[in-house]
Amino acid sequence: MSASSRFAVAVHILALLETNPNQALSSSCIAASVNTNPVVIRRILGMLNRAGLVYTEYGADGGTRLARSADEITLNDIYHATENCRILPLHASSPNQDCRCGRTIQPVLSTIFSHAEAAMQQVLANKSLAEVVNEMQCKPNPSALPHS
Amino acid sequence: MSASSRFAVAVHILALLETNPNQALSSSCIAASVNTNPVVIRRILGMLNRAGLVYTEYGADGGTRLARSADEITLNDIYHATENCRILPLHASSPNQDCRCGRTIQPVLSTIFSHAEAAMQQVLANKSLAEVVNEMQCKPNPSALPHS
DNA sequence: TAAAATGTAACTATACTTGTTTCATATTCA
DNA sequence: TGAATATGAAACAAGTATAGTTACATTTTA
Repeated sequence: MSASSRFAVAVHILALLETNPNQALSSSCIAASVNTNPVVIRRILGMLNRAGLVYTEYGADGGTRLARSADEITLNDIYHATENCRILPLHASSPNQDCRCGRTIQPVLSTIFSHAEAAMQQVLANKSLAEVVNEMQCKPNPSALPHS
Repeated sequence: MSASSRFAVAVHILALLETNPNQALSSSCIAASVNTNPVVIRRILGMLNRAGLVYTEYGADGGTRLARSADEITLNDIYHATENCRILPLHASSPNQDCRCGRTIQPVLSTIFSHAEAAMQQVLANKSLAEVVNEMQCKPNPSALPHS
Protein backbone atom coordinates (compact mmCIF):
# COMPACT_ATOMS: atom_id res chain seq x y z
CA MET A 1 0.00 0.00 0.00
CA SER A 2 2.91 2.35 0.40
CA ALA A 3 5.14 3.98 -2.13
CA SER A 4 8.88 3.40 -2.03
CA SER A 5 11.46 5.73 -0.55
CA ARG A 6 12.55 6.61 -4.07
CA PHE A 7 10.34 9.68 -3.95
CA ALA A 8 11.96 11.00 -0.77
CA VAL A 9 15.44 10.30 -2.13
CA ALA A 10 14.57 12.00 -5.43
CA VAL A 11 13.50 15.16 -3.64
CA HIS A 12 16.73 14.99 -1.65
CA ILE A 13 18.77 14.70 -4.85
CA LEU A 14 17.05 17.62 -6.52
CA ALA A 15 17.35 19.79 -3.41
CA LEU A 16 21.05 19.07 -3.33
CA LEU A 17 21.37 20.04 -6.99
CA GLU A 18 19.45 23.26 -6.38
CA THR A 19 21.67 24.25 -3.48
CA ASN A 20 24.81 23.63 -5.56
CA PRO A 21 23.90 25.26 -8.87
CA ASN A 22 27.45 25.99 -10.02
CA GLN A 23 28.65 22.42 -10.44
CA ALA A 24 27.46 19.17 -11.92
CA LEU A 25 27.23 16.71 -9.03
CA SER A 26 28.41 13.12 -9.45
CA SER A 27 26.39 10.17 -8.24
CA SER A 28 29.11 9.48 -5.65
CA CYS A 29 28.86 12.97 -4.25
CA ILE A 30 25.07 12.73 -4.06
CA ALA A 31 25.29 9.26 -2.53
CA ALA A 32 27.46 10.66 0.25
CA SER A 33 24.69 13.08 1.21
CA VAL A 34 21.88 10.54 0.91
CA ASN A 35 24.01 7.90 2.66
CA THR A 36 23.63 5.10 0.15
CA ASN A 37 25.30 3.48 -2.84
CA PRO A 38 26.00 5.55 -6.00
CA VAL A 39 24.18 2.98 -8.14
CA VAL A 40 21.01 3.57 -6.17
CA ILE A 41 21.39 7.26 -6.96
CA ARG A 42 22.05 6.59 -10.63
CA ARG A 43 18.91 4.48 -10.84
CA ILE A 44 16.82 7.36 -9.54
CA LEU A 45 18.71 9.91 -11.66
CA GLY A 46 17.75 7.81 -14.68
CA MET A 47 14.08 8.25 -13.80
CA LEU A 48 14.53 11.99 -13.29
CA ASN A 49 16.39 12.20 -16.59
CA ARG A 50 13.61 10.44 -18.46
CA ALA A 51 11.12 12.82 -16.87
CA GLY A 52 13.14 15.80 -18.09
CA LEU A 53 13.85 17.14 -14.60
CA VAL A 54 17.67 16.85 -14.81
CA TYR A 55 20.31 16.33 -17.45
CA THR A 56 23.55 14.46 -17.13
CA GLU A 57 27.02 14.87 -18.63
CA TYR A 58 29.36 11.93 -19.13
CA GLY A 59 33.09 11.84 -18.59
CA ALA A 60 35.55 13.39 -16.21
CA ASP A 61 34.02 16.39 -14.44
CA GLY A 62 30.62 15.14 -15.53
CA GLY A 63 27.55 14.79 -13.36
CA THR A 64 23.98 15.98 -13.12
CA ARG A 65 22.32 19.40 -13.12
CA LEU A 66 18.74 20.60 -12.84
CA ALA A 67 17.06 20.89 -16.22
CA ARG A 68 14.56 23.51 -15.01
CA SER A 69 14.40 26.20 -12.43
CA ALA A 70 13.44 24.92 -8.99
CA ASP A 71 10.24 26.94 -8.89
CA GLU A 72 9.10 25.18 -12.05
CA ILE A 73 9.45 21.72 -10.51
CA THR A 74 6.64 20.56 -8.23
CA LEU A 75 6.75 17.64 -5.84
CA ASN A 76 4.06 16.06 -7.98
CA ASP A 77 6.41 16.16 -10.97
CA ILE A 78 8.98 14.31 -8.87
CA TYR A 79 6.37 11.90 -7.55
CA HIS A 80 5.26 10.92 -11.04
CA ALA A 81 8.85 10.53 -12.18
CA THR A 82 9.68 8.03 -9.44
CA GLU A 83 6.48 6.15 -8.53
CA ASN A 84 4.23 4.39 -10.97
CA CYS A 85 1.79 2.05 -9.25
CA ARG A 86 -1.45 3.10 -7.56
CA ILE A 87 -1.38 4.02 -3.90
CA LEU A 88 -4.71 2.32 -3.14
CA PRO A 89 -4.88 -0.96 -5.06
CA LEU A 90 -8.01 -2.93 -5.79
CA HIS A 91 -8.37 -6.68 -5.10
CA ALA A 92 -5.38 -8.87 -5.96
CA SER A 93 -7.62 -11.22 -7.94
CA SER A 94 -10.94 -10.36 -9.48
CA PRO A 95 -13.96 -10.89 -7.17
CA ASN A 96 -16.72 -13.37 -7.94
CA GLN A 97 -18.74 -11.99 -10.84
CA ASP A 98 -21.70 -14.20 -9.91
CA CYS A 99 -22.17 -12.18 -6.74
CA ARG A 100 -23.79 -8.77 -7.01
CA CYS A 101 -21.31 -7.32 -4.54
CA GLY A 102 -18.34 -8.88 -6.29
CA ARG A 103 -19.56 -7.62 -9.61
CA THR A 104 -20.21 -4.02 -8.63
CA ILE A 105 -17.65 -3.05 -6.03
CA GLN A 106 -14.55 -2.52 -8.13
CA PRO A 107 -15.77 0.32 -10.37
CA VAL A 108 -17.18 2.11 -7.32
CA LEU A 109 -13.95 1.72 -5.35
CA SER A 110 -11.83 2.65 -8.33
CA THR A 111 -13.55 6.01 -8.64
CA ILE A 112 -13.23 6.78 -4.95
CA PHE A 113 -9.59 5.72 -4.84
CA SER A 114 -8.81 7.94 -7.81
CA HIS A 115 -10.31 10.91 -6.01
CA ALA A 116 -8.30 10.12 -2.88
CA GLU A 117 -5.07 9.88 -4.84
CA ALA A 118 -5.84 13.07 -6.72
CA ALA A 119 -6.26 14.90 -3.41
CA MET A 120 -2.87 13.69 -2.27
CA GLN A 121 -1.23 14.68 -5.53
CA GLN A 122 -2.84 18.10 -5.39
CA VAL A 123 -0.95 18.81 -2.16
CA LEU A 124 2.27 17.72 -3.85
CA ALA A 125 1.48 19.81 -6.92
CA ASN A 126 1.13 22.90 -4.77
CA LYS A 127 4.65 22.59 -3.38
CA SER A 128 7.65 23.50 -5.55
CA LEU A 129 11.21 22.31 -5.14
CA ALA A 130 12.16 25.94 -4.51
CA GLU A 131 9.78 26.09 -1.55
CA VAL A 132 11.20 22.86 -0.14
CA VAL A 133 14.76 24.18 -0.38
CA ASN A 134 13.67 27.42 1.21
CA GLU A 135 12.07 25.61 4.14
CA MET A 136 15.21 23.52 4.53
CA GLN A 137 17.34 26.65 4.66
CA CYS A 138 15.33 28.02 7.53
CA LYS A 139 17.01 25.27 9.59
CA PRO A 140 20.02 26.35 11.73
CA ASN A 141 23.72 25.47 11.40
CA PRO A 142 24.47 25.50 7.68
CA SER A 143 27.30 23.64 5.98
CA ALA A 144 28.22 22.82 2.41
CA LEU A 145 28.46 19.52 0.56
CA PRO A 146 28.99 16.31 2.52
CA HIS A 147 32.76 16.25 2.03
CA SER A 148 33.72 19.90 1.95
CA MET B 1 7.63 -2.01 -0.85
CA SER B 2 4.61 -3.84 -2.15
CA ALA B 3 1.06 -2.68 -2.10
CA SER B 4 -1.69 -4.30 -0.06
CA SER B 5 -5.22 -4.92 -1.28
CA ARG B 6 -6.47 -5.44 2.28
CA PHE B 7 -8.26 -2.12 2.26
CA ALA B 8 -10.23 -2.92 -0.90
CA VAL B 9 -11.10 -6.39 0.41
CA ALA B 10 -12.18 -4.93 3.75
CA VAL B 11 -14.60 -2.54 2.05
CA HIS B 12 -15.89 -5.47 0.02
CA ILE B 13 -16.48 -7.51 3.18
CA LEU B 14 -18.32 -4.71 4.95
CA ALA B 15 -20.43 -3.96 1.89
CA LEU B 16 -21.42 -7.61 1.74
CA LEU B 17 -22.38 -7.57 5.43
CA GLU B 18 -24.44 -4.42 4.91
CA THR B 19 -26.34 -5.90 2.00
CA ASN B 20 -27.14 -9.05 4.04
CA PRO B 21 -28.15 -7.59 7.40
CA ASN B 22 -30.35 -10.49 8.49
CA GLN B 23 -27.68 -13.14 8.81
CA ALA B 24 -24.20 -13.53 10.24
CA LEU B 25 -21.93 -14.33 7.29
CA SER B 26 -19.23 -16.97 7.62
CA SER B 27 -15.71 -16.42 6.37
CA SER B 28 -16.32 -19.11 3.73
CA CYS B 29 -19.36 -17.33 2.41
CA ILE B 30 -17.49 -14.02 2.27
CA ALA B 31 -14.51 -15.71 0.65
CA ALA B 32 -16.76 -16.98 -2.13
CA SER B 33 -17.71 -13.42 -2.98
CA VAL B 34 -14.20 -12.01 -2.72
CA ASN B 35 -12.80 -15.04 -4.56
CA THR B 36 -10.07 -15.98 -2.10
CA ASN B 37 -9.32 -18.29 0.83
CA PRO B 38 -11.43 -18.08 4.02
CA VAL B 39 -8.28 -17.63 6.12
CA VAL B 40 -7.45 -14.47 4.20
CA ILE B 41 -10.92 -13.20 5.08
CA ARG B 42 -10.55 -14.15 8.74
CA ARG B 43 -7.28 -12.25 8.94
CA ILE B 44 -8.97 -9.09 7.72
CA LEU B 45 -12.05 -9.72 9.88
CA GLY B 46 -9.69 -9.85 12.85
CA MET B 47 -8.49 -6.33 12.04
CA LEU B 48 -12.06 -5.09 11.61
CA ASN B 49 -13.02 -6.76 14.90
CA ARG B 50 -10.19 -5.07 16.77
CA ALA B 51 -11.25 -1.75 15.25
CA GLY B 52 -14.80 -2.29 16.51
CA LEU B 53 -16.37 -2.25 13.05
CA VAL B 54 -17.76 -5.80 13.20
CA TYR B 55 -18.45 -8.48 15.78
CA THR B 56 -18.18 -12.19 15.38
CA GLU B 57 -20.07 -15.15 16.82
CA TYR B 58 -18.50 -18.56 17.23
CA GLY B 59 -20.04 -21.93 16.56
CA ALA B 60 -22.56 -23.43 14.18
CA ASP B 61 -24.61 -20.67 12.55
CA GLY B 62 -21.93 -18.22 13.66
CA GLY B 63 -20.28 -15.57 11.55
CA THR B 64 -19.78 -11.83 11.40
CA ARG B 65 -22.12 -8.84 11.50
CA LEU B 66 -21.63 -5.08 11.31
CA ALA B 67 -21.11 -3.52 14.74
CA ARG B 68 -22.39 -0.10 13.64
CA SER B 69 -24.80 1.27 11.11
CA ALA B 70 -23.26 1.66 7.66
CA ASP B 71 -23.66 5.42 7.65
CA GLU B 72 -21.54 5.60 10.79
CA ILE B 73 -18.60 3.81 9.15
CA THR B 74 -16.37 5.87 6.87
CA LEU B 75 -13.83 4.55 4.42
CA ASN B 76 -11.21 6.25 6.54
CA ASP B 77 -12.27 4.10 9.51
CA ILE B 78 -11.77 1.02 7.34
CA TYR B 79 -8.49 2.36 5.99
CA HIS B 80 -7.07 2.83 9.48
CA ALA B 81 -8.27 -0.59 10.56
CA THR B 82 -6.44 -2.38 7.75
CA GLU B 83 -3.36 -0.32 6.86
CA ASN B 84 -0.77 0.93 9.27
CA CYS B 85 2.37 2.14 7.50
CA ARG B 86 2.79 5.57 5.88
CA ILE B 87 1.86 6.06 2.26
CA LEU B 88 4.87 8.25 1.49
CA PRO B 89 7.90 6.91 3.35
CA LEU B 90 11.07 8.85 4.09
CA HIS B 91 14.57 7.54 3.30
CA ALA B 92 15.23 3.87 4.06
CA SER B 93 18.36 4.80 6.02
CA SER B 94 19.06 8.14 7.64
CA PRO B 95 20.83 10.67 5.40
CA ASN B 96 24.28 12.06 6.14
CA GLN B 97 23.96 14.40 9.13
CA ASP B 98 27.24 16.13 8.22
CA CYS B 99 25.59 17.51 5.10
CA ARG B 100 23.25 20.46 5.45
CA CYS B 101 20.83 18.93 2.98
CA GLY B 102 20.95 15.53 4.64
CA ARG B 103 20.37 17.09 8.02
CA THR B 104 17.44 19.29 7.12
CA ILE B 105 15.40 17.47 4.48
CA GLN B 106 13.61 14.86 6.55
CA PRO B 107 11.62 17.14 8.87
CA VAL B 108 10.58 19.27 5.90
CA LEU B 109 9.48 16.25 3.87
CA SER B 110 7.76 14.66 6.83
CA THR B 111 5.50 17.68 7.25
CA ILE B 112 4.63 17.84 3.56
CA PHE B 113 3.99 14.10 3.37
CA SER B 114 1.69 14.28 6.38
CA HIS B 115 -0.36 16.96 4.68
CA ALA B 116 -0.57 14.91 1.49
CA GLU B 117 -1.72 11.84 3.41
CA ALA B 118 -4.23 13.87 5.36
CA ALA B 119 -5.74 15.13 2.11
CA MET B 120 -6.15 11.58 0.88
CA GLN B 121 -7.70 10.46 4.15
CA GLN B 122 -10.08 13.41 4.11
CA VAL B 123 -11.58 12.08 0.88
CA LEU B 124 -11.98 8.67 2.50
CA ALA B 125 -13.47 10.22 5.64
CA ASN B 126 -16.14 11.94 3.56
CA LYS B 127 -17.41 8.67 2.13
CA SER B 128 -19.49 6.32 4.26
CA LEU B 129 -19.99 2.61 3.77
CA ALA B 130 -23.67 3.37 3.24
CA GLU B 131 -22.82 5.63 0.30
CA VAL B 132 -20.56 2.99 -1.20
CA VAL B 133 -23.31 0.35 -0.97
CA ASN B 134 -25.79 2.79 -2.47
CA GLU B 135 -23.50 3.51 -5.43
CA MET B 136 -23.03 -0.23 -5.91
CA GLN B 137 -26.76 -0.79 -5.97
CA CYS B 138 -27.17 1.70 -8.79
CA LYS B 139 -25.49 -0.94 -10.97
CA PRO B 140 -27.82 -3.11 -13.11
CA ASN B 141 -28.65 -6.81 -12.86
CA PRO B 142 -28.95 -7.57 -9.15
CA SER B 143 -28.51 -10.94 -7.52
CA ALA B 144 -28.09 -12.20 -4.00
CA LEU B 145 -25.23 -13.96 -2.24
CA PRO B 146 -22.63 -15.84 -4.29
CA HIS B 147 -24.24 -19.23 -3.72
CA SER B 148 -27.92 -18.45 -3.50
C1' DT C 1 45.89 6.84 -23.29
C1' DA C 2 44.48 7.26 -18.48
C1' DA C 3 41.07 8.94 -15.40
C1' DA C 4 36.47 9.86 -14.12
C1' DA C 5 32.11 9.63 -14.85
C1' DT C 6 27.56 7.35 -16.49
C1' DG C 7 24.20 3.39 -17.66
C1' DT C 8 22.97 -1.12 -17.02
C1' DA C 9 22.90 -5.97 -15.85
C1' DA C 10 23.04 -9.34 -12.34
C1' DC C 11 22.96 -10.87 -7.82
C1' DT C 12 21.79 -10.90 -2.72
C1' DA C 13 19.20 -9.88 1.34
C1' DT C 14 15.13 -8.28 3.29
C1' DA C 15 10.38 -7.51 3.81
C1' DC C 16 5.54 -7.70 2.78
C1' DT C 17 1.46 -9.84 0.80
C1' DT C 18 -1.29 -13.58 -0.55
C1' DG C 19 -2.64 -18.16 -0.38
C1' DT C 20 -2.60 -22.57 1.93
C1' DT C 21 -2.66 -26.28 5.49
C1' DT C 22 -3.26 -27.46 10.09
C1' DC C 23 -5.08 -27.45 14.58
C1' DA C 24 -6.97 -25.83 19.06
C1' DT C 25 -11.14 -23.66 20.72
C1' DA C 26 -15.93 -22.12 21.03
C1' DT C 27 -20.80 -22.75 20.16
C1' DT C 28 -25.04 -24.95 18.68
C1' DC C 29 -28.11 -28.62 18.32
C1' DA C 30 -29.72 -33.43 17.67
C1' DT D 1 -22.89 -36.12 25.36
C1' DG D 2 -21.00 -35.68 20.94
C1' DA D 3 -21.06 -34.31 16.06
C1' DA D 4 -21.06 -30.38 13.18
C1' DT D 5 -19.75 -25.79 12.20
C1' DA D 6 -17.60 -21.89 13.08
C1' DT D 7 -13.46 -18.79 14.51
C1' DG D 8 -8.49 -17.66 15.69
C1' DA D 9 -3.88 -18.39 15.15
C1' DA D 10 0.46 -20.51 13.81
C1' DA D 11 3.41 -21.98 10.23
C1' DC D 12 4.90 -22.26 5.65
C1' DA D 13 5.50 -21.46 0.47
C1' DA D 14 5.40 -18.49 -3.49
C1' DG D 15 5.47 -14.14 -5.58
C1' DT D 16 6.89 -9.37 -5.77
C1' DA D 17 9.27 -5.08 -4.67
C1' DT D 18 13.00 -2.55 -2.68
C1' DA D 19 17.68 -1.51 -1.35
C1' DG D 20 22.22 -2.44 -1.63
C1' DT D 21 26.25 -4.29 -3.98
C1' DT D 22 29.60 -5.80 -7.60
C1' DA D 23 31.02 -5.69 -12.15
C1' DC D 24 31.62 -3.93 -16.65
C1' DA D 25 30.97 -1.52 -21.11
C1' DT D 26 30.68 3.24 -22.71
C1' DT D 27 31.49 8.18 -22.95
C1' DT D 28 34.10 12.27 -22.24
C1' DT D 29 38.00 15.12 -20.86
C1' DA D 30 42.72 16.22 -19.95
